[in-house]
Parts: sequence; C-alpha cells; structure tokens
Amino acid sequence: MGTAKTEIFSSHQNEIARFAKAFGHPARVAIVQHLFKMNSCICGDLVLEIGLAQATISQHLKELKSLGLIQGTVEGTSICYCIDAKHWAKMKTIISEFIDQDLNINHCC
Amino acid sequence: MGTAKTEIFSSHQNEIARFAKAFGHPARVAIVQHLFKMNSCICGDLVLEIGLAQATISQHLKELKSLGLIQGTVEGTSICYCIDAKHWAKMKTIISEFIDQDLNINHCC
DNA sequence: TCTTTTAATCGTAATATTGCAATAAATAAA
DNA sequence: TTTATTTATTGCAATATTACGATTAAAAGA
Repeated sequence: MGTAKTEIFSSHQNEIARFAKAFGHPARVAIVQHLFKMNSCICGDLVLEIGLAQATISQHLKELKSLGLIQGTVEGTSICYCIDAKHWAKMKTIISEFIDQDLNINHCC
Repeated sequence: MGTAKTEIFSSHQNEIARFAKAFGHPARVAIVQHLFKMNSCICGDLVLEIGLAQATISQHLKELKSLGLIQGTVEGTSICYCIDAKHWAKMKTIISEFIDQDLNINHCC
C-alpha cells in the first residue's frame, strides 16, 4: 500500500492531517519562519537561506502553496512569496482547536 | 534520496517538524481525538474504533509513543493508552509558538 | 499445563517523499 | 533578437511511510 486510507476518516480529521503534514518537514518549517521574519516577501533568497537545491525548494514551496498557506506573485523574472494571511488564520484555527484539547480528569489507566 | 536533510536545520526546526509529522496522518489524529474523548484510557478498542488492522494501529501507536505524546500501561493481557499530559503540553507550546506567529505588516509583495 | 486473548513485531508489497541534475519556460536587459 | 536571470518542471534514485497477514510474546484463565 503506502497510501493512507483517507476514506475512513472524517474530512475534518483529514484536514488536520494535511495541514500538519505541511509542517512535517524542517525545510517547510524554515521557509515559513523566514517568510514571517522578513514579513514583506521573499523571492529566491530562500534557496540561499535554506541551503537546499533550487529544485527542492521549489517543490516545498509548491506544497505550501497548494494548501494556500503561502502565495506567490510574479515580480519581473523572480517570484515573491509570502504568507497568505487568510488561509494561515484558517489553519491556525483548525490546528489550535486540535492541540488545545484538554484532559478533563488527569487519571490515566 | 528520500531522506530529509535534517542536519542543515536547527534542532528547534526539526522538533517542530517531528511533532507536526506525528499529526500528519488521519489515523493518528483520530487516535489522539479518541483518547481525549474517552479521557480515561483506552486499550484495543482503538482497532475497532478506527477501522484499520491491528498491526497498523499498533504501528501508529508506536510513533505517538516514541514522541512521548501518549503512554501505555499494561493491564492484564491488554494495554491501556492515554495522552501523556506533560509531553502533550510541551508539544502544545512548541507548535503553538510556531503557528501563532503574526504578520507585523499586512503588505505582501 | 494448555488454551485463549491481546498487543507487538516481522516480513513484504505498494505508494509517497525527498533531493538533485538537467531542462524548460518566462521575463528582463542588452 | 539574443542573452541573462530566475523559477518551474521533468526524470530519476534513494529512502520512508502505510497497510496488512502471519507470527511471536505475554498474561489470564481453565
């Protein structure tokens, strides 16, 4: 197999997993952190900043973009990426709700 | 390759990625949700509850356990799992800090 | 002890992910 | 138009992940 059985889970559970997976690689964590740090956007400096091949960075950017977490704008020959505030907020709500669960009672087994 | 180049990232970045990856599969999301819902612990009902083979659930539990997010206690012939409050809180801090970042200015490119 | 129950582990197949060199595509500049 | 520059895409190769049947291990009960 190798394929996750997404059919047997709720769309909410799958959505949590998809967002979490996006941050499941340190390169994507680093990209996002850098975009936040620079606030205004970044282009191909990411390749220098992160230290992976251009093709690899491009691939990671594509994944983040496909979830709507970042957005890219053509700017001459380069492309300017930044956090997509709206979708980021949506992700934040979904992930927060998941990890902020609290144990009612603290007894275990 | 297929191997993430963890060496070029900070231990903090790798830690964020490791925790996020744990929730990057809907089965593990479902397991955690069920453990929270039942509050007191759960044993092999998870296999019935989730709907994956026993070996598969066991594998997912192992991953969550290796990160310290859940803990298992032998109880007769079965094993009782529950959220490990301490480590869960640690994860919560690390992931929250990452996703709660805010954009200072809202201009993009 | 023998049997049952429950969960972990092993072995294996299918698919996904990561990474990069090479190439293509798109735009700007000469 | 030709040449740079920049980024996306293609085409691999290596490794990881997911899933499950079969087996093993550990404990309880007969």
